[in-house]
Amino acid sequence: MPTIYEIAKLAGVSPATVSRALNGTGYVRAELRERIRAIADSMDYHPNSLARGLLNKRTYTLGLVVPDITNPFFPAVARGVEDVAHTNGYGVILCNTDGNLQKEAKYLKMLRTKRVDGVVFTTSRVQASHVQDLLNAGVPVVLADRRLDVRCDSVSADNVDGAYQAVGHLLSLGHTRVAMITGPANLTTAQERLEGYKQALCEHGIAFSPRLVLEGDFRQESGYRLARDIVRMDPRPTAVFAANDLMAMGVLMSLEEQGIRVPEDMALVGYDDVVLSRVTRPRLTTVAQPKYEMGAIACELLISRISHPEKEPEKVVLKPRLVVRESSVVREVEQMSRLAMAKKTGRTGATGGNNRNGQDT
Amino acid sequence: MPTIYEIAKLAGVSPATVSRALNGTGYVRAELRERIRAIADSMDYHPNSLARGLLNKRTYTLGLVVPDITNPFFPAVARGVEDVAHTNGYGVILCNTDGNLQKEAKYLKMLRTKRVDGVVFTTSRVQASHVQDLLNAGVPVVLADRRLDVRCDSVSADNVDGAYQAVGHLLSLGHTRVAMITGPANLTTAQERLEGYKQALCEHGIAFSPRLVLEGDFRQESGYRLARDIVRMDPRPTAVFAANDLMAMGVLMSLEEQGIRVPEDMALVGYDDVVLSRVTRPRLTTVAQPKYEMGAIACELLISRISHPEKEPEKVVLKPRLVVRESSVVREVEQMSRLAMAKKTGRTGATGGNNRNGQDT
DNA sequence: TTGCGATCTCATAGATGGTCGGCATCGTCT
DNA sequence: AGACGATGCCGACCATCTATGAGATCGCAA
Repeated sequence: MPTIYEIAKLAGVSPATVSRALNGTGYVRAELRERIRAIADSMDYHPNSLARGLLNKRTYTLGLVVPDITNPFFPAVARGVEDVAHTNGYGVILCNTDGNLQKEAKYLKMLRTKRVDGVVFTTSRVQASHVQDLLNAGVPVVLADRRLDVRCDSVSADNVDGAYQAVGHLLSLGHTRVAMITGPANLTTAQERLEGYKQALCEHGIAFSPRLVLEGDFRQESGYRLARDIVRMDPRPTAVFAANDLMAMGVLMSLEEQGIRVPEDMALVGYDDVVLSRVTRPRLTTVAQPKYEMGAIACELLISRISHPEKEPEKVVLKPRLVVRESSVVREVEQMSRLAMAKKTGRTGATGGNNRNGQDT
Repeated sequence: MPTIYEIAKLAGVSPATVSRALNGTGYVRAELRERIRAIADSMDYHPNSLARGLLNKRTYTLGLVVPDITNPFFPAVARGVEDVAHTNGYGVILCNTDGNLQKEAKYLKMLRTKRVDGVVFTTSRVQASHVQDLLNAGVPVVLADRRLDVRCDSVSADNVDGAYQAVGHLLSLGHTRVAMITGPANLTTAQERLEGYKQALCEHGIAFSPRLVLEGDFRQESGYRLARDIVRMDPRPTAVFAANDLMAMGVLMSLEEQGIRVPEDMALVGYDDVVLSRVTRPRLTTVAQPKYEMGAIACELLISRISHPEKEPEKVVLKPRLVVRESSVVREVEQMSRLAMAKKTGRTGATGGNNRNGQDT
C-alpha cells in the first residue's frame, strides 16, 4: 500500500503537495497535478481513510441495525439505506441483533469504536436508552419503521391508515363481521393496526366487538392456530384481517384444510406485502409498505443530519398502500380465470391468472 | 469522545499506562488498572479504531459484496457471514453491485480506502480481474457460491451433484422424458447443473437429447415462456427440471393456465429452495443449497486467511440436498390430502396439507 | 544485613498516513 | 517598488500503540 510520501518522493515534491494535488484543494500547477495523479494511479494508490478520518473526524461509514436481515421485510429497507449511502460516498456496516438487547449493545459499542458518522435503526424493537446513549454521545440516529419517545429523526409508515384501508376495503365489500388477528400487544405497530381496524369499523357504523380480536405473535403458526377459533365463532365472521402476511398465510392454510373457501366463504387480508403473498393461492390481498423508500429516506435524513446536527428532528410518515388481490374479492378471481382461458397465445399473464380450479369459484 | 489523554490526566498517569491498563498488555499495577478502567467507564470511553488501525494495520472490518441483498438467495448468506464476523470481532460492510462492473469497481475502491481486512464475494458474476487486483494488493478474498480461476479460497455448492439428485429423483419415479430449462450458458452454475442432468440420464441408461434442453435466463418469465414449448413437444415430456426456482415458478403458472396438472401430467423440480417454493401450490420439489453455511464458512476461511496469508487456498464444496415436495410426487400429494382430512384436531400440519382440491388429484 | 540481578511499574518518544494553516519564494502586473 | 497571486514546503495535529529505558521493588544468596 503506497502512501503519499512515496508518491511525493517519486514526483520530487512534498507530501502536502501530493495531498493537495489528489484532492484538488489549494494551489497546484495543473501540469504537476496531472503528473502526480498519473504516478498515484501507476502505484495503485488508495488514500487511507483511517488517517483521513482521524484528522477530520469523519469516517464516511454508517451503521445499519436490523433484527435479522433474513426476515423478508428488511432486505428491501437495507437496500434503500445502502443505495443512498453509496451515492453519497458512505459505506454501511450491517448489524443483526435478533432483537437481543445484549447483542444490540455489543454492536453499538463496535459502531462507536469504529466512529461511524451515524446509525439507522430499522427495527420494531429498540432499546430507547441505547438510542439515547448514542445521541448523548453525539452520534446521529434515525429510526425507521418505528417511532420512539426520543428526540431524533424517524421514518415510519402509517399503520393506522394501512389497517384502516384494509378493513375499509372488506367493509365496503359488504362484510359486517370482520375478525382481526393482531400482533404482540406491546409493539406499537400492532397497536396502531388494531386502531385502524377500530376506526374503519366506527366509520362504517359497525360496533367494535373485542371478541372478534385475537392476539397472534406475527408468526405463521399463530395465524394457523387462531384461524380455527375464528371458524368456530358463532356467528362466523365472513372476513379476517391479519396484522401481517405471515399470520395471514397461516390462516390460509388452516382454512384450506377445513375446506373453507377463500374468498367465497371467508375473505382474507394481510399486511406487509412480502413476496410470498404474490404466489399463494389465492394470492393475498395485503397492505404494502414502502420498504425501500423507508430505508432510502432514513438514510437521507441521517446524512443531512450529519452535516446539520442542530436542526429540528423530522418525523416522516409514509402512506401504506392497499394491494387488492384474490383473497378478498370474488369478482377478481373470476376475471383472472377468464383471462387465463382467453390467453393461450399471449404471454401478458406471466404473473397473471392462476386459477386452474374453475369449479371452486 | 474522550481519549486516553483525558483519562490519563484524570488518573494522574501517562497515556501509555492507560493504553496498557485498558488493553491488559504490559505491566500495570492491578489496583491502578482498576482505577483507570473505572475512570474510562465513567467517561464513556470508546477506543478509536481509526488510530488503532492506523498503527497496527488491522481494521477488523470486512467487505461483503453481493449482487443484490433483495434477491432471496443472499440474505441467508449475508447472515452467515455476519454472524461469524461478529463473533470474531469484525464488522461487515455491505455492498450491492447489481452485477454491474462499474459499481463493483467503485465499491472495491471504497473497501480499499477503508482498508478492510478482507472481502467475501457472494455472487455468481464477478470480474476475475477485480479479484486478482485485490489479491495483488494483499487483500484476502474468499469467493462464495462461485469458483473462479484465481488463486484464492472459495466455498461453493456442488451444482453437478444437486442437478444429478434432482433428475435422478425424477428418473427413479419412472419418468423417461425429462425436459430441462437451463440458465444462461455463460454461468458456471448453469453449466454444472446441465452437466448433472446429463450424468443422471447417463446413469439411468437414457440417451441425452439436446432437443429436451431449453435455455432460460434464471428469471420467472423465461420459465413461463419455455413451458409452452415443452408442452408442444411430441412426444410430450412427463417431467421438467428447471435450473432455478424462479423459472420453475414460471413453468408452474404456465402449466396451470394450460390446464396441465402438476405433478400428475407433468412433474416439476426446481433449484435453490427459495422461501417461495414452500408456498406455491403444489409446493415445489427443489434442491436446497446450504446458504447460511456458505456464508459462515466463507467468513471463517477469510478470517483464518487474514492471520495466515501464506497458507494454501482452500476450495470447500458443500453438498446440496434434494427437498421432495408435491410438484414431483403424486403419492405425497394424496398423502397430504389424507393428512389434512384426518387432522381437524391437531396442528401438526401447520406447514402440511394444502390440498383442498381433491378432484384435481 | 547487604548487595545484586530479576522483575515490576510507568513515562517518554517516536511512528502510523493524511490534512491544513502558515509561511517563504518567485514571477508578474501595476 | 510594491502588491498580489501562484506554488510548494514545513510543522503541527488527529488517537493510539510500542519500543526503550529509567527508576522502584523484591527475592535470595552471601
